[in-house]
This record gives sequence, C-alpha cells and structure tokens, in this order.
Amino acid sequence: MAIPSLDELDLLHSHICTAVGDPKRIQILYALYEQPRNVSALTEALATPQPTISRHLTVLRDRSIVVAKREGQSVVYSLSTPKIIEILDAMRQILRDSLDHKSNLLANEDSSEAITGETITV
Amino acid sequence: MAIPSLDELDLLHSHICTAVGDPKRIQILYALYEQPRNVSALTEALATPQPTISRHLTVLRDRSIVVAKREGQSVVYSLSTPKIIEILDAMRQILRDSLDHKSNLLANEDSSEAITGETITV
DNA sequence: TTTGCTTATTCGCATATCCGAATATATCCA
DNA sequence: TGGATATATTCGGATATGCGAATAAGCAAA
Repeated sequence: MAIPSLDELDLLHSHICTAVGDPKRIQILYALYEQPRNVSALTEALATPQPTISRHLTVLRDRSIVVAKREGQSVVYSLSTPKIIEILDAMRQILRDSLDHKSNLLANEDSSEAITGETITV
Repeated sequence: MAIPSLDELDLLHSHICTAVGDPKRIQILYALYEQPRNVSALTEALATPQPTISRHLTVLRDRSIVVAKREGQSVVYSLSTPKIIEILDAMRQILRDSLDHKSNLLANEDSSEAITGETITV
C-alpha cells in the first residue's frame, strides 16, 4: 500500500482515528462485537447515561463504523465490519509488546543507547 | 483475543489511540516508515515548525511507538515496529470500503432499511 | 569557553471535545 | 389522539489538546 496523500491522511484521521479517540466509543465497539444491541442495552451494558451513549453512537454512525436499524421503538446498532475490532486488537498487541519491552528495560536486560519514553506500570 | 477489561481498554485508548489522534503524528509515522529521520529532516519533510515536530515526537516516544537515538547533534527517530503502519493501512481500507459503500448508496444500488450516517465526497 | 547547530520545553491562547441536564423527536398502542 | 417508551439533540460549562512564539538545553568544533 502506497504512502497516503495529505488528503487521504486527513480523511483517515477525521473519519477513523477520531472514532476510536474515546474510551466509551471503544467500549461500545467491543459491546457491539459481542452482539448487536439497541441503545437501552448499551446504556445498561456500559452503565452510562443514555444521551452519552446516543452521542457516541452518532459519531460512530456518521463515520459508517456502525449501522443502525430501527426495530419498532428501539434502534439496534451493529458493527459495519468486524475489521474495526481486528484493528483494535492489533493495537492491544502493540500495547502489550511495548509494556513487555519496558518491563524488560526495567529488568535491565538492555538499556543501551536508545532514548526511552515514559514507563507505565500495569 | 478476549474482550478487553475496562483497565486494558483505558490503556489502549490513552496509550495507542490518542497517539494516532492527530494528522501530523500520522504523517510523522508514515515519514518514519519510509526511513528513519532526525528532527530536521522531519521538519523539512512535513514543512512544519520544529517545536511542533518535537512535541509530536515526544508524544509518540512516550508511548514507545517511535524510538529515538542520538547521533551527534541530531536525534534520529524510527518506528518501534512497522505494525503501527499495518494498523493505519487497515484503517485506510475501512475508510475506502465505507466511501465505496456510500457512493453505492448515492448511486441508489441499495438504500433499504439501514439508517445511514453522514456522506463524504472525496 | 565560546559559537553555532540541533532538539526540547514552556507559556498563553484558541479550539475541540466531552459530559450532565433538559428537552425534543419518533414509535407504538390503547 | 394521547400517553408511554425509546432514542436523539441542544445548551452550557469544564477539560483537554494543539499551536506560535520565545527560550532553554544538548552537543560539536574551534
């Protein structure tokens, strides 16, 4: 895949990256990965006020990351594609790798030459 | 991979997701994917003030997404792992899929039942 | 040490984002 | 239609984030 143009890069950011820019939204995505749910079910599952859930769902829906389907009085949301979960899981893997690496640094296995960043304890 | 705990989810967000939450940082990541570069080279490549570049690099370095290595007066940055680019490319694929899907909707191929979000023209 | 080059940090401000509270809209059913 | 349930939206304020400008800090060569 080629290096993205500046335009594509801005789209990538505004369209996808900002969507995963909030913990509640990530939580919603995993909840919908388990199974499609309506707003009430999400409100309950995340123990979060309904307007907050709806606002986050609007962000995800505007970006076509989730799709909404009305069923009677309620609206059932589901993931447009499970690919978004693959991406989040890949991020989790990077997270684990970097935490592993840092704990190795702390254990003094290799502290040569590299200027390291912040260290997080889990 | 199991559903993440709330703690892991917050780490995922604060540690990785926020890192790609700015267009300049994404641009930096692709620039470093092409080749490791020092701050001056990045400043030139992105046509962006040096303090801005350094601030973004600090964010990425604190999260161990890039590594810094001093070479004389300059500091050469490189990706900790190309996995971050795989992730960004996967996001670009989602972006393309969703734009395709929307242009199909506009072309009236299938506009049944789903409540759709915003439509973007590229 | 002084000078010059390179990178990092700080400060103040402008903007963006999120939330709680209140309210509006939509749908169903009696 | 009117009431009940479910979802969406708006408003105001608090917090976070990014930038320009200025400056500090690190390193090399003379």
